[in-house]
Parts: sequence; C-alpha cells; structure tokens
Amino acid sequence: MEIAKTYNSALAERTWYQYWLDNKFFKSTPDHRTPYTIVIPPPNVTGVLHMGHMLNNTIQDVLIRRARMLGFNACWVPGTDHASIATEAKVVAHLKENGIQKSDLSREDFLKHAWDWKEKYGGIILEQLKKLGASCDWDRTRFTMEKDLSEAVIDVFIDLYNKGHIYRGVRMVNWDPEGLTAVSDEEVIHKEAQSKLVYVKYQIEGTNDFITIATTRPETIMGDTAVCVNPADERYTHLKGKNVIVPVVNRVVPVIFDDYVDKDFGTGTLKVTPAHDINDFNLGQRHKLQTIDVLTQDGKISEAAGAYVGMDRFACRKQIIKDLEEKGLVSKIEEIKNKVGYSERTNAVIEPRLSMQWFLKMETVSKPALENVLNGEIKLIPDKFINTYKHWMENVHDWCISRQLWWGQRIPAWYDNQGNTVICKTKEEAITLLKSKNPEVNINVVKQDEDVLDTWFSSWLWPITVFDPDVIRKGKENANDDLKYYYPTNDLVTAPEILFFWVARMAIAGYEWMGEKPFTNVYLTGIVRDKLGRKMSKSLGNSPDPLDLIEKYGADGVRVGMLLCSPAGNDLMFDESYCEQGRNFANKVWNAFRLIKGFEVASVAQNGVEVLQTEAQKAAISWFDNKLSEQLEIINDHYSKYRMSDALMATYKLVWDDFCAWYLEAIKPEFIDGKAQPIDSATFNITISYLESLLKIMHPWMPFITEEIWHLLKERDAKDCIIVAEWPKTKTNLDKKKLAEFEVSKELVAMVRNVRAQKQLSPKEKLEVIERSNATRSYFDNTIIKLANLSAFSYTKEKVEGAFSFQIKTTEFYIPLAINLNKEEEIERLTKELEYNKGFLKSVQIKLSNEKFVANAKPEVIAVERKKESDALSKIKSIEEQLSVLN
RNA sequence: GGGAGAUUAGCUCAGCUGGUUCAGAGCAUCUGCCUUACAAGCAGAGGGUCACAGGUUCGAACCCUGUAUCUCCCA
Repeated sequence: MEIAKTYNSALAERTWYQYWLDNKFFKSTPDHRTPYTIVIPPPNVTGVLHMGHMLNNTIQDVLIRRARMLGFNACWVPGTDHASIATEAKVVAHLKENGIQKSDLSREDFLKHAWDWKEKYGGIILEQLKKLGASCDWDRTRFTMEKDLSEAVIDVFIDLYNKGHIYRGVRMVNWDPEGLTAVSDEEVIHKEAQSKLVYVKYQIEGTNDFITIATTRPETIMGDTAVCVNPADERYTHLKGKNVIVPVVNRVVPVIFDDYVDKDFGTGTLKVTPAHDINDFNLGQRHKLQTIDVLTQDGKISEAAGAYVGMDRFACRKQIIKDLEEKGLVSKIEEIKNKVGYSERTNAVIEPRLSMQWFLKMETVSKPALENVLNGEIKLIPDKFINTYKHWMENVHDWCISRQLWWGQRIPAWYDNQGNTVICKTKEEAITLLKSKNPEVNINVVKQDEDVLDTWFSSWLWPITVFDPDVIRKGKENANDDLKYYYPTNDLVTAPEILFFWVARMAIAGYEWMGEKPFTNVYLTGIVRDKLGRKMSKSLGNSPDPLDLIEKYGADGVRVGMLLCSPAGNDLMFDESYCEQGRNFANKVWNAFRLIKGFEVASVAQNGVEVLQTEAQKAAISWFDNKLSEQLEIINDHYSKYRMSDALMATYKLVWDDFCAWYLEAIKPEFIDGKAQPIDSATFNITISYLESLLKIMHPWMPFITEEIWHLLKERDAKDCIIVAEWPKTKTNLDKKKLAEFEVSKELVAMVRNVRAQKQLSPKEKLEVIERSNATRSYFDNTIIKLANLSAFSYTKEKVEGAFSFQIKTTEFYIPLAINLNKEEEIERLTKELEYNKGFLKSVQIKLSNEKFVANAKPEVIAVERKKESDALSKIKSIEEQLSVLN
C-alpha cells in the first residue's frame, strides 16, 4: 500500500467524525460508571464561530476525550443561548434592510420574524464546532428559549418573587438608547475617552456674581435642579442659602452642600442633574430635589427640557457649548480623559436613566456562591481570579433583570387597571388572583408586563435545566435520573469576561435550587488576541476565520496551535504560525507511522535465517519503556493541574524528540546494499504498541489523525476506536538509573555529531570513540554506535594521544581522526574551557570557604558544592594534561 | 479614584518551600545537509544585567520596600 508522504487532514476529518457519530461514541446515558460532565457555555444561537470559541471548545474537547479514555461516563452537553439583546438587534437590523420598522410590528409579528431568523441561522455555530472535532452528545442539544427551559425561567422568577427577593422599582439604570433597553452593569463597557470639560458660569440670584461649574455633559443643563459644593470648601461658604440661575432655561435652583463633591475636581462645584447621573440621583434623593428628565429614550432632548427639543444628545452638546460661549458664559474648556460607558451589544454610549425595572436582591442569594468559592468547594483556575470574584461578590449590586425587548422570556407580572400587580404563570391565574384585590377585574383589563428577562436570567440555570427543566417546580428531591446522575458537573471552561455575568450567577442558582454547586472546577481561558495584543474583533478585521484555518492546517493542527500558546487564565497572542507548528507536528506523526508501517518484518519461515533483536534495539526499547512511563506521569500531572499547554508540550516532545528522534532512529533497521533490512518481530511488535500508546496520549489533542492511524495500523473491529481506547497506564517501577544513563549517552552522541559538524565530516563517515574509564562496556554502547554512526566504541584506562578529546561530566572521550588536528585551534578551545572551569572552581571555593555558608546552609547543599569542587578539580587536571601534550 | 496581576532570549511562556533539575522550553534566527519516514525535515550553533533602584540573607529570578511600564476588574 502506498502511503501519502504528507498527511491529508480533510479526508480523515470527514470520515472519522461521521464514524464517531454513527457509532454513538459521544452519547452518554447514566450507568454504573462515574460521570464526567461538562456543559458547554452556550454560544449565541445566531452567532458564528470565532477564535474564542475555538479555544474554549478545544479545551473542553480535550478534557472530555481524555475523561472518556480514562473510563468515565463522559458527557458534554451542547446548546445555544437565545441572547435576547444581540439576537433582537440582528433581527431589527435585518427587518430594517427590508424596509420594516420594529415599531410598525406587533409583538407577535416581530417574534415570528425572530423565530424565522433563528430557524435560518440558529445552530450554524454548532455545525462549525463539529468541524473542530467537538465530541458533544448532540442528542442532548438544548436552546435556552425552548419551551421547557423558558418555563423553568418563569418558575424561577415566581419562586424568587415569592421568597421576597424580587422587587420592582424606579431606579437609575444603564440605558442603551440604541437598543432601547436597560442593560445590566456588566453589559456596560467603560472605555477611556477624550472629553471636553466645560466651565460654565451660573449667575448667583440677586447679584452680578457668578459661580463656575465644570461639566462634561452640558447638554443636561436643562435638567439641573441644584448646584452642589463641599461644605468644607471655604471658597463657597458665602453661598449658604443662596440660589443660582441655570443658564439656557433660567431656572432658579438652590445651592446645596454635600461631602460627595470633590473639592479638587474642576472648580469644586457640581451641577446636580438627578435624572441623568447616578450620583446626582443619590444627591437628589438626599436633598429632596426635583428630577427633570431632559432626554428621550432614544437619546434626544425631550419636551421637558424646554429647549433644544428633539435634538440628538451629542449634537446638542456641541450646540449648547457654542451658544453658551456666545453669551460669554463659558470661562474655559479643558480636554480631559474620562471613562465613558458603552453598550456591549450596540456600542451606543450608555445613558444613566430613571426607569421602572424589575430587580433581584443579590445580598442573600449570593452568599453561598461566595463562601463556596472561598472555601475551595468550587475551584477557580487559575486561582488568581478568586480575589476578583470575592471583590465583586462582596460589592454586588441588585441585578436589573428586566429588558425592554421582545425576544426572551416575558416577565410573568400581570397588572389590572387599578394599579394591582400579581405574579403568576397564566392570565387565567392572574385574573383569579387579581379578583381578591379588585372584584371588578376582567380579561380585558388584565395586561402582562411588556418586558422580557435578561438573557443571563435563563443561562444561569443552564447546568440544571439542560438535564431537567422541570426540577424548579418539582423540587430537587424529585429530580430526574439525568440530573441526579450528572449534577454537579465537573469542569466549566469559559472566559474570565463572564465570570460575573454567568459563572457567579450559575453558582448562585445552583445553591438556590439544587442546594449544591453546579460545577467543581472553573477553568478560565484567556482572551484571544492578535500578536499585537489587540482583541480579535470583526471591526478590526484581525480575526482569522477558524474554518479557513482548519482547511489550511487541519483541525488537529489548529487545535494544537491554539493550545500551544494558551497558558491558563492569560490572554493568548494568537498567530497563525502556531497552527503551522501544529500541522507540522501532525505531519511528523504521520511520517513516524509511515516509517513503522514500512518496516519489513522478518519471518524465519521465509528466509530460513532468524533475524534477532540487536543489542542496540534491546537497549533502546528498555530505555523508551521507561521514558514513556516517566513522561506520561508528567503529562497526567499537568492535566491534574489544568496546565494544558504544558501537558501538550510534554506530549509534543515525547513524540517528536524521544520517540521519533531517539527511539525510532535507534531501532530502525540498517540499509545494506541499498536495501532496508527486515526488523525482528519482537522489536516490531513493541514499536507498534508504543505507537499505539502515543496515539492514545495524543488523541485528546489530535483526535482525527490519531484515529486515522489507529485504523491504518491494524485491521480492527468496528468498535475498536481510539476515541474509546483506554488511557495508557504508567509503570510502577521506573528505572531512573537507566533513564539517567541514556541522557549521558545522548550527550555523547550529540558530541560526536558536533565534532562532525565542526570538522565538516560527513554523517556517513564512521568514527571511532574511546572512553577513558575502568569499565569495559555499558548498557547503551550499541545504541550509541548506531545513533552516532560509529565504527567502534571502546574503553581504555590510558590517555589517548593525538586524538580529538572532550569531556562529559568528568569522563574523557577520544575520537581518533584521520585528518590532522589544527593544533592552535585545539589549544585555544582547551584554554577557553580551562579558564571557564577555573573561574567556576574559584566561585565554588569562595562559597565553601565562607564560614557562614558552611554554618548555615543545609548539609545537602554543602555536599553538592563539595562535589562541584572535586568535579571541577578533576576536569581542570585533565584539560591541563591535554594541553601539555599539545604543547 | 479603588482593587488584582504582570514585567525572564527576537516572539510566546515555564521556573514549586530562596541553594545542580537554575537561568530553561517551544517557535523564530544562523550554519551545514534533498543522509531511502518526514525540507511541514535532519544535524549543529548562537542568543538573557531575570524591568529599574534599594534592602533582608552566608546565598535572591524567587522574600521586603520604592520606581517605571503594561494588562484586567470595579467605581
């Protein structure tokens, strides 16, 4: 059979993914085994795969595949999030393109469009995940807005309301004037902006004096209902009891005194606009000020302003500055840097706005979620996030859970025409409940709240409702078998950006309704950035399309590339060259397979002469046997600490360096007369088994190529797939001495190769090496002969003159060379080495002659220093001998 | 403004309780090789004042104090 020289990823990926699906290897149902569960962070239903997803899901897939091989009942639950604001924004934009305004549609019609949109684009991202190799149990795919899950959300709202945790009130919210909805604190992104700090003069009533107020928001002047100064500020004590006149609208407002004002910022005076700033709102509450809302919900100047009505807020800002300047009321304008909040979804500048919203009181419900992270019941990886988490949870604000949108779960609050409110599931129930308050009530006057719930108010239930959406109603004692078996899940892999949005809230929900954590480990990935450190984004155009990368480098190559550069919790500077490295690795593995597959196995029956295992092969096998086990132990340890890139790098080196560069080179049969010699069956079989072990270890990272080779290696039963193969075991009795001994042998081989390079000798030319020692042979001699291409490797007790010499540790080696050594060059080389060793010896001796060191240092440390000293001394002696011969 | 973290080779990062596993890895670079598994490769080599300044210690990349720069979170 002809095997291609390079690995063809596309074909293998198609074949094996389908094969895994057909054989239901991803499927999980409760059984006697221990479960290992991951729920996917549900991507937006209409989203497309980006690099962040790639990273996230590759890590999850690595974890789930390894768990499967370790014998756990591995279950990875996929699904999508309805993402109310993001999806609604997309639908609105789409309708707009077709000349339809959302405002022209009824709620029902709009939702029809939205569902159509979801049907059309929903789940594309899940198909993309399959290309990556994600081994999710697709039969379990969930969507946060499917009927059952939505019902659970309503159950939760009612439950929390009944427990007294939910209230409705007028509060200052983060208003998105483009999305026309309130958004939570977490959905506001604060960015540094260059702003104008305008110094505006307000006349003091009944005088010709002015006080100057610094503001970045002059367009809200019409909403000013006071001017505030710090009571400790002596510059303004004379204003006690005075009023000032607000420019533009000529409103007379009081001067109030409050500690809140920073004396050193601007002029130390503050215009108070309770409708448009949270701090001003608080001041307004304290000082019983009037609240004048001068902006409309879409960010224009409102009727209430009495001036500039209908003008956009930013246009008005410019205009008002101009007008005030003309009136001579601007004393100066400063450029300052401040933070401006932007909507995460629409990127509109957030407007603090007073509105009636629903809130969840966080104080009580969030307690267990904090405690159990602090006590280690839930682990954050890396743990540096615990501090951040703690800080947030201790200062948690009530959660604004209502959104002025249609796409989402509608709030189950019902109102009559007399100001009564009830919370329940259906209109019928509502009428019954309202009857007790208002006997006149009838179906025509009962109206449901127009708002829907925040998306996170449904996704915080994800680890529960994907298994049993009815559990909220039934109570946890009556959970179904799935939930009982899979909950709590094991690992959650997500981005630190949503630690509070999602992770903290899932923890809250877990304790609230299951009385138990939703997951044990939270692995926080970094943000994928480009190599300049910029966040990858569509607008910057710096994000490669993951599917293009997969096409170019293969899914395995991309997976390896992603994880090579992803330390836990740190952002990763992604560069395509990592994928190239991943692809090259896959190709290396492919070629190792080609080599092994190409071996001709000796058969006694065929040629009558038994081919025996050589000493070189025997030694190499015994070394690799230990090496494999040693490295597997290290890899397992990295996994246990969630050090993914370390685990991958250890795997990479085990395969490339230890297996390919050393082991295969050592056991590879020689060519005689241009013909490859056959290999004995013992060496062949064990080599196959090593390759199988390595394929297993590589499988979580590179599922496709490993499955492909697994099957090309042997005829196998239909179900004998690497995806369900058993993870290799480590030896209990590692031969550390042999491992150490081979390290020295490697050094010797490298030295010989180095000599060849230096003396420009062909690798084909056989050399002789003589070791100066009392020994007569050692274990790896024949392996060394093979690897370094030696004609002989012998021992002598005497110094060999006229040969090239070098040292490893304290042992001297000689290579007799046919060509003459350049005497000057040798002297120079040896002199340099001598200098170095003398310097080294000196530093060690200084240390040893230091009484305090000898008195204080641990005995082991001192012993080590003494060994260094004696080694250096013998090395110096030997170099000096060599030099004396040359001279 | 408050908090958290970082700064080690050209790049991305390891480096645990201070001491031979201590200055390391991968990539990149340079030199030589198309050596019948692999040029997506092989062999070899070079490259760091561990951000800066002090301090503690017999001994500091590691502990302490400042300084600088960067990143993130919160207001």
